[in-house]
Amino acid sequence: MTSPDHTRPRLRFAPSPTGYLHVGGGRTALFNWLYARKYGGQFLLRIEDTDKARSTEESTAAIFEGLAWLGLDYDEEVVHQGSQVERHRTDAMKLLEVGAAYRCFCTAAELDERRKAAEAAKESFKYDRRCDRLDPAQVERRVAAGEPHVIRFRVPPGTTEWDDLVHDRIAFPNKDVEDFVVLRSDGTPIYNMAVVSDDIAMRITLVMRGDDHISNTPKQILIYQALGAALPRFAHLPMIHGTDGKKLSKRHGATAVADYQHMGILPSAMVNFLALLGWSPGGDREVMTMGDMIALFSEDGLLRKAAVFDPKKLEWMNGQHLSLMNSAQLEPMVSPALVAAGITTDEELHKRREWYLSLVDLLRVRARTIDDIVRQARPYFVLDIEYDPEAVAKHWKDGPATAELLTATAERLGALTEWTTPAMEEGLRALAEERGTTAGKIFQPLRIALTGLSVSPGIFDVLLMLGRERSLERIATAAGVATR
RNA sequence: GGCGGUAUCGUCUAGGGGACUAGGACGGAGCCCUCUCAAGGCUCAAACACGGGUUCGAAUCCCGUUACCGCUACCA
Repeated sequence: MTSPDHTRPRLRFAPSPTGYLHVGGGRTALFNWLYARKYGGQFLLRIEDTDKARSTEESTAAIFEGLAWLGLDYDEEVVHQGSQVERHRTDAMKLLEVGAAYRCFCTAAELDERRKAAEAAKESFKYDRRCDRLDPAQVERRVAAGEPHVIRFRVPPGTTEWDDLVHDRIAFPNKDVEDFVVLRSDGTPIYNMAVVSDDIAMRITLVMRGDDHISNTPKQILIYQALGAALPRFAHLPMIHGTDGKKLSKRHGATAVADYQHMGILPSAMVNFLALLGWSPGGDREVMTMGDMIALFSEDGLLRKAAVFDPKKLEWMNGQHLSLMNSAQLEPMVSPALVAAGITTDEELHKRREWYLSLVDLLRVRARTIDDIVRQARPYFVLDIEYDPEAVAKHWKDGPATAELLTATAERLGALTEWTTPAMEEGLRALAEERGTTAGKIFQPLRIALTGLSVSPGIFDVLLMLGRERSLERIATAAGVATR
């Protein structure tokens, strides 16, 4: 047996295309990717589509899209497990040849019955190996007669153990591992057979996957050994749970990577957040770029405990990444969202690019998601704004007084020779003083007049972004609305 | 039931025998800044599951208990 070369690790992500790319899957893919990138190895992708009934083209596409969005590129061609069944079968037959497996004629129905009986008697069921005691000549006759049968692995006595990268040593007494099926009666391979056959063929040196696969590992190691193949190393990552401590599932809401994409989460934030679920760089490091993570990634930081997925922290993380990026970097993600929301068009954004980019810079500071930016951007694009009832109730209490104030504000602004922050600030603060009030008492009603909202960037930035003409127009309109 | 895994604030975690009065972050409460909201700064509340060992000394090592999770198919 040769020892695999661990200096140039080869890892793979092997999802089954039966839905979308789950955040747990994304996390597992990310760790495999990080490890490969960190150590100069390869990250491969294998689609486990042997279950024809459940696998779909759409799911496969969704996995590709999800990985692409996260920025996880893979090396070499994608392997589709479904097209490897010939080799799976050959390897299963090899197991038979070397005496590591035997033919079993027990039918699924019989097995089911015995299982139920055992359960009723409160006994644990394990295949009793009765077919392994069959007379060889008889087996040959039944095979020749075309009697359907499966191939079962004959688990030898002893203990199967390995040094897991995250759990250290894990050991299973072989007596607790039943003689598992490797090839179905229709000649198709069972999961564990297909996985090992493929991992050997793909020369995988590190199998990194969720710890729900721990109990599959002894079976797989047994197959490697019977096949005389070099063992890869194994790393079993902790599960991701929902806020209620249960395994993350649909009832927890958004569980697909794509869901977060559509919520306006940045890929860099998603990846950063996912990386912290099951791994820690040590110390206080939290906000990291992909480059940081590659540099910092280490198997020593792999954690054992299941982590709860906290959407609140994801949002915060997204805000951090939002402020890390400049408007030019954000633009490719914000623009489609603005257009999709029907607020503007690509042409307009292109025409007023300078203006648009500074608007994004203003907005991103107080946004946690791309969607937040879109929501806040509306008043700067559309012609007619809507007035937030709550804002109106609070700051436009007295209609006539508000109208009078707005008109006075507009007059003062309109009289300005230049439309700049210092000029506007001087004028408005002077107005406040003359009227014996505070600047805030003028700014808030004005803010609503300009944006319809009680929340916005600084009032002078808003005035600047809107421009003189549009600003004065809005104030005039608002004065009319306020009296009603 | 059997087998396997896990156990530090509500959550993500730092911690790898003395540096622990257990640190950081999210979330929560409050204050500052301030034209609003964010951002930022500061403060507060909040945890070593339990019981035995080992040791001069244990959040850290060992054993047990408990709880939780996973697997237990001719699914993957």
